[in-house]
Amino acid sequence: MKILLVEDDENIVIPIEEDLDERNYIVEVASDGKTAWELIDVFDYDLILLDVMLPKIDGISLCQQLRANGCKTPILMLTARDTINDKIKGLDAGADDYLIKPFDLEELSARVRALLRRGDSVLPPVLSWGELCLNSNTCEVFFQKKVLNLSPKEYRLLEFFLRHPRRLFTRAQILDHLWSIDQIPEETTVKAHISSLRQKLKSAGMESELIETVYGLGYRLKESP
Amino acid sequence: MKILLVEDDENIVIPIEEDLDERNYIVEVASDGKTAWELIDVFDYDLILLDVMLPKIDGISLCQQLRANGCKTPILMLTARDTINDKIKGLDAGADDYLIKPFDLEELSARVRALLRRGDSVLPPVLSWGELCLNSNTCEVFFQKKVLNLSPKEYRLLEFFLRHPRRLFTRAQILDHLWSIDQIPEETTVKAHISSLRQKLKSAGMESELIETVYGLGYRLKESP
DNA sequence: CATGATTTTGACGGAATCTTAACAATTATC
DNA sequence: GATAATTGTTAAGATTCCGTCAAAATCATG
Repeated sequence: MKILLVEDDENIVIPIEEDLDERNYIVEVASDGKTAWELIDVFDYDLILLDVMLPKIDGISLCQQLRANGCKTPILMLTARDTINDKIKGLDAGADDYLIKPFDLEELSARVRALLRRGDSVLPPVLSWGELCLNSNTCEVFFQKKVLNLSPKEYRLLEFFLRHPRRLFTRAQILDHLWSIDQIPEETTVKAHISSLRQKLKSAGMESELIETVYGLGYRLKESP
Repeated sequence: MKILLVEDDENIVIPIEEDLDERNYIVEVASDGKTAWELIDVFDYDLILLDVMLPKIDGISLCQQLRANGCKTPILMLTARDTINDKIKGLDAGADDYLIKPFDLEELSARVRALLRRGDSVLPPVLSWGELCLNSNTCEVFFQKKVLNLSPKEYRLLEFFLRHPRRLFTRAQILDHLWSIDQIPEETTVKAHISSLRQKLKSAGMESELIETVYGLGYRLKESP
């Protein structure tokens, strides 16, 4: 799950970034509205955290422009003042929710989860496939009640496929969704992670193949058994 | 990404052409409505930039005619005056967006990107022809609920024809559309792929011919049975 | 700064696919 | 019908693709 944080104040960026990273989200930061616009134009985000006060383009205008251009990504507004005025403006501009600074990181993450759940393709916090079970709140994965010990990348990969059943993804798309732009590795990395994820599932006792390979096109989640 | 610019004023054509070229789009120019019509009829564009004031056929009429003929390519209207009248006429005629001259090249390119992106997501994910069914989200092809096992090139070929019903394509055009520019093979390759696609469809039980050969000209998708 | 875990990368072999060209079949034209 | 042009089929060699492995690079932690 990829989140764009649009915020210029370092003191706010750092803690949010750390917190969301720990919760296995991929966070990218844009420090002004123009950069944010360009990033959103090119990349897919699952959620946008948008400060109202920004250099170049303010949050309200950016939000309006995004919606006018057909962007449907959930937007959570961060606003400094609790004026009814700002709140109304934000929601009018097309934001899905708002949060007043200073806020608790727990509350932020709760709203993030809520918004992600509401999104179209996004599913409830517990995903399952056959006897496999992934809890995205606790970041735990079970197979037949035994916990699996997955690395962060393996976990993200698994969650990604479970959230998009049957959909085919090229390796490039997987890189776009699961790595942050400034550190996207070679495509062979995806091969390595898919391989190790498959091995861990197998050695946990899973017989059926979870991720199927479509030669020349990409990977997709198999029909659950 | 291929863009057709329909504009007769050299002073506008040159900068737009240069700018879009730098941004790695392929730009072709038609200086009147009649030429534009003929080009669109034969070639595929991902976007049409259409001036309202044109010799032979004006932009509004051209847009209307294109839409009446089932052309779904995104159209961005370029209009000299910001009269509500023109705007309404343009959008009524089926344009997707409009821009008032003189405009900033940055703004043009932003709208171009937005339209191209929208174009992608607007593509219907499930295409069908008789009992044949192609899902472009999962890259699966079914005939009478049985999965067909197609190679990447066969899949692309099939999708291409299904996306352009009744349009005739030469082998050279097919190569242009389905192969990347730096590794286009001989035309005989198309023959081979068409042949194997037909065979797979037939052995899956499809009686009727999907792709018909037009002697001396090329191939096209048959009317669905 | 040393240790261990994780991530990234490149190499390799085997499998699937693509390309090519020769030849067979079909169509148009005279 | 005969001929030339175009299209279809096939099989073999070339190429690309994928899974695995192990080594190198990076990161986290004490």
